[in-house]
Amino acid sequence: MRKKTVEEYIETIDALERREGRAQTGMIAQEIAVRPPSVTEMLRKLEKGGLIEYKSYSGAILTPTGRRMACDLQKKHRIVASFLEMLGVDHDIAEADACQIEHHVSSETAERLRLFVEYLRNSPPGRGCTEHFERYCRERER
Amino acid sequence: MRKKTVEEYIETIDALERREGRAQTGMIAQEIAVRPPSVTEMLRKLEKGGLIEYKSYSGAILTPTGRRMACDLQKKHRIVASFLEMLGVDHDIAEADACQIEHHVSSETAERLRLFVEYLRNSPPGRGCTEHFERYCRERER
DNA sequence: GCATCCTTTTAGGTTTGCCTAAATGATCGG
DNA sequence: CCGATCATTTAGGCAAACCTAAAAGGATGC
Repeated sequence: MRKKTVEEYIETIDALERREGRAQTGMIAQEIAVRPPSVTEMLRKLEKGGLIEYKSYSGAILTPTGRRMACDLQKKHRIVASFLEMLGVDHDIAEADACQIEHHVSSETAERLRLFVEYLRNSPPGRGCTEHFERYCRERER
Repeated sequence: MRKKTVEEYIETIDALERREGRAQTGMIAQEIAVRPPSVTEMLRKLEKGGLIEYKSYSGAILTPTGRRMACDLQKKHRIVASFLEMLGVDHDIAEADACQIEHHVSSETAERLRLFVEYLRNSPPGRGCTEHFERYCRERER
């Protein structure tokens, strides 16, 4: 598989902290399909970058900075995934795409998209842009 | 800067072929801000992958496969960039984001987004979703 | 308290894309 | 045709993220 980025490690640690209460080397390794030694190495790097606290043999804990990064990514993920699903993209594909795109969308764009999703959600049922769009798609198919 | 991907090389070669008539090592190097030896190396790799034709000292020529990849990327780029601009994202940011996202959007999603952009463009002036959205944004700001 | 077992780290190696410096190929004026 | 010049390639290295195998740390049962 592809090389894992700092952001992927941070997301994984965040997920594990929430789900399991802590993020240990082996758990992280399993989660991102990498061997434990690679995780150890990366954890040191993340610590130097101020994203986690790390001591040998005691797992990783996100710092406030790290946590902020994780939240930001999760937020972007949700925005992108929601939008794609509203557009009619298949759930699994929307999720997979969002996993990638969350790492490449600027905050400005994400905020704008968030507003757009909110707007779509708030439009009255049967009158909203998504309904019109679906109709448009169906008609176009003839 | 970040490491250049196969796709970035292919896009650059395509652009140079169109703009300058050919894509030589030095031109490619300049374009993607990398030294010529790195380009030589990558060109060999691209050739092995069947994306370009390459002989020492004679530049690169996209194969049909390579050209298809370039077109696909360009199409995705345009779709994403148009959409973001329609959403009100600043032009430069939309472009920059599209440059990244084009490499991570699935064809399914891109096609769906293309339809959506088409739908937005075809909605009657003053009645379209984008106008409603803009109004929504303005109102929300109070 | 210690032996065992499991997890983690250390040590050493691979791959990939990039680099610089040096060598080679191509082209062009005379 | 020959040499100068410029572009390209070769040679040799570096860094990052990964790997395997072996060593070391920590926890648990007796």
